[in-house]
Amino acid sequence: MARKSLVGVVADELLDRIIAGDFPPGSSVPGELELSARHEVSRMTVREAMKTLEAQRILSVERGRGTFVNPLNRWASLEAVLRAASEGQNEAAASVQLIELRRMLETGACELAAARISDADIQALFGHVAAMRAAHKVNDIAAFVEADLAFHDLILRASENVFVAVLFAPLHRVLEKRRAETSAVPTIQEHAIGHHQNIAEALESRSPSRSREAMDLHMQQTLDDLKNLVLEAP
Amino acid sequence: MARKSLVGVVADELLDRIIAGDFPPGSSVPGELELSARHEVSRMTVREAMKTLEAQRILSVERGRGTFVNPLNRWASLEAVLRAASEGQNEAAASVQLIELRRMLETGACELAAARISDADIQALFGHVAAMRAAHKVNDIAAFVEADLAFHDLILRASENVFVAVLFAPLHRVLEKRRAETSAVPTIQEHAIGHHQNIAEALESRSPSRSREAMDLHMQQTLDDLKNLVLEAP
DNA sequence: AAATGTTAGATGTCAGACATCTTACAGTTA
DNA sequence: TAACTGTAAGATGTCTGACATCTAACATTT
Repeated sequence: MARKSLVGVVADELLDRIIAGDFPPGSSVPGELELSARHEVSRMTVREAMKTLEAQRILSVERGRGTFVNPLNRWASLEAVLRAASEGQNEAAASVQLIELRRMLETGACELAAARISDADIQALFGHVAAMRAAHKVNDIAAFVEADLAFHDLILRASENVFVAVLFAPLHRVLEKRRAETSAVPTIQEHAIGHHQNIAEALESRSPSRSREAMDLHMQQTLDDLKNLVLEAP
Repeated sequence: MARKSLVGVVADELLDRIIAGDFPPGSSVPGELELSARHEVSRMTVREAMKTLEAQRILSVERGRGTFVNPLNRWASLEAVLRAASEGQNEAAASVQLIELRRMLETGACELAAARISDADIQALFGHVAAMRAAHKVNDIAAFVEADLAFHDLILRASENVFVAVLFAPLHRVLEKRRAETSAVPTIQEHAIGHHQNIAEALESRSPSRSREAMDLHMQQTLDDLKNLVLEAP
């Protein structure tokens, strides 16, 4: 476990207070001196924490006036927005919205990939599906998830769109944990194998619309799985 | 013009050197002391600059070892990735990829909005289209662009997906300038008016698939317009 | 009433010091 | 020889105190 530096702790605590509503958007946060006293750190440490929040467009620093909280829709950090959006009973809603976002990016990337993917990569896709089948047979969840992720990563890369990958990375981090949970259910594994097979075949046909449709069905099923798992939480 | 602080300047210069290839991904960046000497600023200033790059996942700082450049696909800043991807003769390719990304998000948001948009918002959409028509008649480009942007922003908000808006904000900043250029061509204005009318009508019918399709056609046209303008640059 | 000067409070930058972590290397020991 | 240990160099982490500069509000002067 990576021990967090003081700067990280201060930034986290400050973000927590912002999300809790202590400093609503448009208002100013306490001055650097006041914060350094409250968190019992030096002013430089507070400044570095502020810099990290400023780089994520959560705060706007105005020299001579103070430091202000930006409205949520200007925040550039998916993780921070997720934390804010998951407050209260909104966690389920936030999860659904994340999947919706993933659906947009993955179906779009799949459509692009259909016209650009190489023969070698298509063979690799079928290889990953085979790996998923094998893992399913021996009930090796870790191997199953690994092949699953590799499958999707390959399509992302095959889309040859750098920006899609950039936007997808934070999503990947956020959804990683839940993916392992859903993949633990054998029935869901079977569904996923079928969908992946269809996607690979669609890409092999080089049809953008068919590829997009195949990925869309897969995403739709993922969303249903999530809803079922979230709603029947023990 | 906002004067940049020294921290911003150092961060920019360092990012420039990274993009130029002075410090390839995986390699380490010079130590804080060396950088403070090179840029003729104090070590604290260098540290704050590094913190901003670290918050964007461009750098990884490891205590006792050094500071390292992350691979491009881990960068969390669309702007930074755009700068890196536009190096050399890649600017046109980067522009196309940005539109592809915008297409994914806007068509997805439009599809979601169809099931969630209010009657009042639909009326507002038709109002924006009317404003575009009026601006087109008197050749008021600024007013045209403003109504255009308001139209798309409204759909984004109507999708009720916070994360889409978050990812779209940086895209918006990047594409804003080019939008003004394309909107200056009368023929393109006429096309856009027709597409916006179709989108509003599709949303009014509350059909997700039809709404998505209407927005997709609009995005396709935008992409074509961009290609024509980029390729025939004077 | 308008222009000007003053001042308090905020962020920006600097200098120097010490703490702590990582790594490499030399030396010690079994 | 091989494994352990101590030491030192170099990196980042943090602290203290100081001064600079910008902003906004208030007081003063014209």
